[in-house]
Amino acid sequence: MPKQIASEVEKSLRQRIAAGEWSHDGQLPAERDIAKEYAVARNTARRAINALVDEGVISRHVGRGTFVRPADEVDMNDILQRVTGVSPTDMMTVRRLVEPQAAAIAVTMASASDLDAIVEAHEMAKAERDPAKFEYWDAQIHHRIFKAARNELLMSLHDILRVIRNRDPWIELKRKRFSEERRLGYCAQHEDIVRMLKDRDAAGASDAMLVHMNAIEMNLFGRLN
Amino acid sequence: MPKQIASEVEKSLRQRIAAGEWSHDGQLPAERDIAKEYAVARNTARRAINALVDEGVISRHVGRGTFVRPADEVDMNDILQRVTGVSPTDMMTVRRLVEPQAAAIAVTMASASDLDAIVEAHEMAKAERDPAKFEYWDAQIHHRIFKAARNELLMSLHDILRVIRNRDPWIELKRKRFSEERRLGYCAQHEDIVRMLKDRDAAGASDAMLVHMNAIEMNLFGRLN
DNA sequence: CTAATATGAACCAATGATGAGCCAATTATC
DNA sequence: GATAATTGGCTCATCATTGGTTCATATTAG
Repeated sequence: MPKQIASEVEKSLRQRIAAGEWSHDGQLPAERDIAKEYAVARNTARRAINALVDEGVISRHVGRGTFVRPADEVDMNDILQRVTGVSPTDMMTVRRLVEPQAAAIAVTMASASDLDAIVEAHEMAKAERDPAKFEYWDAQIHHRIFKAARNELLMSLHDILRVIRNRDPWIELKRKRFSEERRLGYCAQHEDIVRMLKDRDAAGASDAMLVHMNAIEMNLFGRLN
Repeated sequence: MPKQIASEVEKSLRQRIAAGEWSHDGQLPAERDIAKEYAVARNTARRAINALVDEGVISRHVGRGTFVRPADEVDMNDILQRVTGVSPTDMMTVRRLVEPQAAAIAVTMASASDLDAIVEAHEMAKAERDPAKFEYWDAQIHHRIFKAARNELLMSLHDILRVIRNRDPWIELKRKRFSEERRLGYCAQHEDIVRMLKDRDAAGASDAMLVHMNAIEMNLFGRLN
């Protein structure tokens, strides 16, 4: 048998990868360059490289190059990454699903100071005519209602929704659809919600929040989904 | 720099933004100027910039320019940190809030093949007596119901719940509380849910899911919250 | 000699970079 | 208010790089 050049190259490459020689950006030299470096034919270098691909040590992409395989972790980060790109309609469906119930829970869980905080945000929103600042206090109202529900996970989920809403496509959408008339509508709806919370009326708070959600959806899309 | 120029530019821009180079008025140079500065094609600069937009680091507006975005009040990393430590009771509250409604949405959105997939998972769960494998198919049933609702965000939220439930404290809790009797109870509840889905009965599916959630909560904590 | 391996060359297909052009939204100017 | 300049949004054709594949030929161990 002829000399096993390919497996020699393979062994060498494996060592160099393990040593972290290309861990900077994870990219190995091009097939042709590796062949040149080891002074072997491209096909020989190729077989060595292919062996490593089969082992799962590296991965290759036509036109891009060969890369050290990053340890793949399918976890929360991936989910959050995906979450940031969801469509406004999907988002509103979820808000309509979650917020009324959060309000209902808040009715039973809120302390007096929780309610005060909500009322305060509502008063600030009512007094504010600058769209951006109104927007802030509007968000605060909702945030404080979730906080009043005293459920860490629920609050975190709401925070996720907020982060999404603070991203570009949303800001544009909201900016274009904003008007004084709508601001007043929102304030009136907030008023209803706050009253139901203070009355400790769970069903009423839930209903009032749903009305509010529907109003937002109408303003954003001109229809309900 | 023959390859991956865009990501090099992206990295550089990210650093300069973090260093506060444009924090004065928050406005970055025009796309065309950035391209000129890095001596790359406009499309290349554009790709780098787009990557940063996708990350939410900057925002762009036609005719106005590109701007660094103020750091989110709450950023995803904080949320992630908080979310992973939530208590089982908070988690169950959220599940009880979300899952019945997801089932109701699934009723209206599910395609025939979505329903088939759910039925399949249910059949697998019924046939499986090994706790770990039953657990897997049980999770699949719920996952496929969320998938059938055809809402990306909703699915992602469910993914988050799953990740939390797969963390250590939960696994212990579930293992201790598992019994053949309870497995049969869960199967019967799944049966009801699946039937309602097939009957396209939104209220029924929601109710059946709520019954299931309450059963889980009873098994875990010996009481409802 | 034979079989397995190595070689070198050619061509294909996917990807990324480039440069140019045009459009649409916004802002500045008159 | 109308107009021009600026800026991001988008498409296209072209080129270079890179892995994917095949084939004829040379080399070497058994």
